[in-house]
Amino acid sequence: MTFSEENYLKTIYHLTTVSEAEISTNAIAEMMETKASSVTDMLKKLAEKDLVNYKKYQGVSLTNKGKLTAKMIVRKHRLWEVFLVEKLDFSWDEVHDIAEQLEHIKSEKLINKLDDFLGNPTEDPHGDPIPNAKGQIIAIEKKLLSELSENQTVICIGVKDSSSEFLKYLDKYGIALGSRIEIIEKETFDFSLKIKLDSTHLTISNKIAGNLYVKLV
Amino acid sequence: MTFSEENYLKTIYHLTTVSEAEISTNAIAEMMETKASSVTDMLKKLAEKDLVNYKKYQGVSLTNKGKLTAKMIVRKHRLWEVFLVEKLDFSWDEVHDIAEQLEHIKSEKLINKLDDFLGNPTEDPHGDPIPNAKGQIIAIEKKLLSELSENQTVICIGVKDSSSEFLKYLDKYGIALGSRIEIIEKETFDFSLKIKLDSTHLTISNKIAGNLYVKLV
DNA sequence: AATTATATTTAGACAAATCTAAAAAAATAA
DNA sequence: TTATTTTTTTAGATTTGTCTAAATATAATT
Repeated sequence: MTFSEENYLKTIYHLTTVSEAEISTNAIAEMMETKASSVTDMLKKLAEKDLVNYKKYQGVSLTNKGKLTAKMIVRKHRLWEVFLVEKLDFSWDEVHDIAEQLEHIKSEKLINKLDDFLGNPTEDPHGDPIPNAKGQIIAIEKKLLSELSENQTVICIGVKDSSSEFLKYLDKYGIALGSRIEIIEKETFDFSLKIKLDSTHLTISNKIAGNLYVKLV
Repeated sequence: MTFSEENYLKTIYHLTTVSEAEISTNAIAEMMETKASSVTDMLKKLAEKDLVNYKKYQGVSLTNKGKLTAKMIVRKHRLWEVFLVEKLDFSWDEVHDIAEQLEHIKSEKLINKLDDFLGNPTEDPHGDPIPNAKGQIIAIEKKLLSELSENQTVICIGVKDSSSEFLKYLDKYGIALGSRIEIIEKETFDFSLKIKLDSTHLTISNKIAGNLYVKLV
C-alpha cells in the first residue's frame, strides 16, 4: 500500500463520515487538491485491490476492507497527534502536518505499543475519536461547553476552532486537554460562564465556550 | 529531498565512515541492493544538487552540505531508535526497520523536541553516537566489556551482536541499556567475569562480555 | 425533449526511480 | 603492451502517480 493509496482511502473515509452517500470524483479531487482525472486513475486501482466499490460515473464507496484500512490510518494519525501534544509538548495547531507523515509508518506493533504508552486514549487533541486496534470507534458524548448548564463538571477533550489565536488564549488561561472544568454560573444575558478550572476561578465568554469540546464526567 | 535521495546519502555516509576513500558505484549498489546503473542515475542528481562530488568513473564523496544532510538523517534514525527502545519497550533488534521509516519524517522541530524528551541521549541502543542538532558527533569512549579489568565500573551503552538470542540472554539476566556494571573479578583462565549488576552478582562468559559495549563512569 | 452545462472518463504525455542490455572506460593479467 | 576482465556509464524501456486536452456521460434548464 503506497502513501498515495493511503491518502485516497483516508479522504474517501472522511468524506463518508460527513455525507453517507456515494462519494463523487470531484469531491475527492477538491479535498486532495488534485485533478479529477488523477482521482479516476486511482479509483480504478483501489477497486482492483478490493478497497473501494467503484462503477464509472456512479461515485465510489469503501468496501469493508477499505474501511478498515482507512480507520487504521486515522487511528495512527490521531495517536501520533496525541503523542505530539502530550509527550512532546506541541500545541494543538502544529501537529496535523507532522501526523500526516507519521500516519504512513508501517508497523502494527509500533502503533499498538504507542497506544499503550499513551494510556489508550479515546480522543485526539481535537476531540475526534481514535479507532481501537480492531477498528472500532467508541463514540463518547462530545459536547460544546456552551451547550451545558450550571453545576455540571466536564473534562476538556478538544477544540472546534484550532486557530493559533484561540489556542494561545487557552494556553494563557491554563485550559488544556484533560482540564477539569466545573460550571459555576451561566449568565442569562450574554451566556458567559463562570467556571472553576482546577482550583482557580475564571470567566469565559460564550464564544470561547462555543469552541471547546468537553465530555461529561 | 525524496526518500530515495535520503537513502543514497545515508548509504554514502555510512560507507565513508568505514573507508575514508572515494566511494565506488558498485559499493553503493551492493549496500542498497540495487543496480549500478540506478546508482549512476542518482549520483548525477545528487551532484546536481551539490550534495555529492561526482566525476564519471572516479567514485563519489559527500560535499559539506551532503554530509550535514546525511548526519541529520542518522540523527533522526538513532533518536527514533532510542525512543522505540526506551519509551515503547521494543527490544534492540526490532527497531531498525521502523527507524528506517521514521528517519524520513520531515520536521526539525519534531526531532529536536524528541531529543529533549529523550533527555538528549548521546548514543543509540546499539552504542552508536547520535549527532547533535548542529551535526556534531561527540564520540564517547566506547569499549567492549571484555577489554576492561577488575574494579572498573561502567554503564552499558550498546551491543555488538544484536541477534535475538543474545538480546534474550541479556533480558533474562536483567542487563539493559544504562545498566551499571562493576567488574568484581576477572578469571585468568577463561576470562569470564564476576560482575555486580545493580545489587545482584552475576558471572558472565568472555563471549558475552565481548559483545557488550560499555562506557566508563 | 432538446439544449446547455457540469461531471467524469479516456487518451496520451511527463517526471521520478528503477531496470536490462549494450557500450565505454579502467583495472588486471598474460 | 596487448588482451581480458571488471566496473561504470549510457540508451532505452517500465512503473507509478500525476497532468492536459479531448471525448463522453450525466444533470440541469429552457
